[in-house]
Amino acid sequence: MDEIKGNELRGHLETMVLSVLERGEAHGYEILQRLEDAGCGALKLKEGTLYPALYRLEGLGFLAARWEANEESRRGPRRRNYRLTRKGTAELARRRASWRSFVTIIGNIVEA
Amino acid sequence: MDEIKGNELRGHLETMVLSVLERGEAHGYEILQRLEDAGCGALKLKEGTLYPALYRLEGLGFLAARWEANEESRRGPRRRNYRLTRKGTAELARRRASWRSFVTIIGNIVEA
DNA sequence: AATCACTACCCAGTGTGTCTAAATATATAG
DNA sequence: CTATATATTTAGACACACTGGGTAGTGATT
Repeated sequence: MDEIKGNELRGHLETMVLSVLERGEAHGYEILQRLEDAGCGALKLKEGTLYPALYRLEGLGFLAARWEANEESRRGPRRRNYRLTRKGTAELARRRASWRSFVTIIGNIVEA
Repeated sequence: MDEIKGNELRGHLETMVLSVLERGEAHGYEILQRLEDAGCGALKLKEGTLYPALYRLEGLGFLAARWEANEESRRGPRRRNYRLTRKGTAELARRRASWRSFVTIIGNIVEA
């Protein structure tokens, strides 16, 4: 199973991010790990790819973010937690539909 | 069924081209039409997108091209015919496998 | 003959989004 | 004190699809 390169990912990463946030809010680094875990070793995203995507999604109003409050149980670098907004949930539904249509159409061509 | 935008297509167009050429050689404009026909109205490629892809694939040795000889039955603008090379056929197999892995992995994430 | 529509190819410039690669910061283990 | 893991940030490079134009031959319409 070879690696999924950047070009193939284009236009789908945001949908993936929205999807993993559907199962609960998470901070950036955690999203990265959720994606990698789900990627069967084929997905090797770097921070420099994910964070700009998060900023875009936040800017579009699909995600809301807040700095995690200090907890005594955990001292470490501050984290920024992201969650789906209502708008983001609706967008996810649209992008899922778009993903399916993409797979169907391109698949029809590629799977001759 | 909304349109498939450019970013989603990235990294897949070449696979699509190799695929349509599997059913027989064709010139650029015809490839464009085959893709559009198979696209259920969602694929609107322009020449400026396809031709550079053809040049890339030719440069990589996956396609061979020749100017179509003048035929008495058809007089019109010259056509450049493309066909899969042996190398191109092997590459198509690889890219198909890659496409399937892509759909599986991204699909797993997106289809929650 | 002039214009239009269709076929067919070519190309320069633009833009988006992922990649590379590095910097910053805190906590724990050796 | 250094290394490792966590966690965020950003600058710069680059690939590739897009926009929107251009050339040219042919047949049909005006």
